[in-house]
Amino acid sequence: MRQTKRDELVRKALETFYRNGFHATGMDLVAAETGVSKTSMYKHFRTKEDLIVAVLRLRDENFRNWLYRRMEELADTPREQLIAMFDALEEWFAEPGYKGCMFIKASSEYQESDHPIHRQSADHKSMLEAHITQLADRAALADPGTLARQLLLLKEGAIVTAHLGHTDNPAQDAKAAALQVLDAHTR
Amino acid sequence: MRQTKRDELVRKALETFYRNGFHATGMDLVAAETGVSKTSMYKHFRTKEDLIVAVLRLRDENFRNWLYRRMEELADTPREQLIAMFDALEEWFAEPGYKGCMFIKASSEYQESDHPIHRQSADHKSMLEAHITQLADRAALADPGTLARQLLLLKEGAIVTAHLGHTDNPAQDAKAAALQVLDAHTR
DNA sequence: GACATAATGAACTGATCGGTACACCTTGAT
DNA sequence: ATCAAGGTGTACCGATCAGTTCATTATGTC
Repeated sequence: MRQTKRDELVRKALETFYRNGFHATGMDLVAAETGVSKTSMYKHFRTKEDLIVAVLRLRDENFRNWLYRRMEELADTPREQLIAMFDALEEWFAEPGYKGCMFIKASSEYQESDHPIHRQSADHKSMLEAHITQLADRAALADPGTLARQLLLLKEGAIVTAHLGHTDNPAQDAKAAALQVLDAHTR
Repeated sequence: MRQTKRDELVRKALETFYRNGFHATGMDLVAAETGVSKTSMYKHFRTKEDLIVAVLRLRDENFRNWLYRRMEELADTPREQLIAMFDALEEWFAEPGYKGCMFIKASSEYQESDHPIHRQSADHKSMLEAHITQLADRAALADPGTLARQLLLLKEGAIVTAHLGHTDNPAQDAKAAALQVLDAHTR
């Protein structure tokens, strides 16, 4: 039952890393912002990178749960849920602290493809792809694998474009494109 | 004519920052890899961030020149050139040292939207958007502004997906989606 | 040959980096 | 009352960070 303190550390570290970046955030700042002593932090995690991996695991769980739930709340059929993904994204982009995708940023700061942090980020994207493919399949759409990857290209594009901030409403641009791509996969 | 040394510094610093990341690269490493003494570096640029801005300016020039030229080489009509963008991207992704988009990474490491580095990155994307919009207009396609933004969403998505590396050929997935989006904008 | 300009190497500053050492405190179960 | 587990605060380690100082060396112009 004493998992609490460790969980709190990871939860608050997530916010700090998300807001501040990985290399730009020192472990002293993490300690200060989580309220957990450096000594304890290093009892739970041997290195900073281990902590980041744990943070990404939590982020993966949170984000996928949120996105899947929101898609189901916004639409009833699998086909409509695929499109609703972009309305969910629009909500996310509108949040005050929106700072892009944590996994894209993580893989940008830890670039070697065999680095645990990079791998963890790629795994997150793979799990998303599997879920969306399954949804496209249930919607009886042609070539569900390709379709899922294409919808996710639009998603990733919208995420980084929303973060760059040079464009008004990338989520709705993506949604319109998604409708057209989805039409092309309808027999 | 003595612009040479400064140019060489910026050119080589670009490689170092691209390969290594921004925060992860110290100025001592930049000095070592460029062969320019730290003293000289700081005569040309007051701060590290000033150097990074100069690097991004060069990158913007190089990348836009390369992409526009390649699109023209690969296709004759504006419409075909829009699609050829994704073949050009595929070539880029296949290069040995491919490490994603320098501007996405820069804006991820300098997140505040009014930071000069973030601004510079957003400006690069805006200039791309203007060019692609113009091309869509010359191709007599409906709603060229929206179409351009949608094609660029696919481009950004393909860039980050290629860097994550969990997918086979994001450039061709994007190209297929682009064809469908483009069809929808054909009257 | 004198002179300004540009560049160099190397040592240095104070701050911060990731990570450790150590002595102390709190908690709950026995 | 005791004991172990988990947590704390503080000071510290050597390395590296961005940026500076300074004396020296090329370079080309007049």
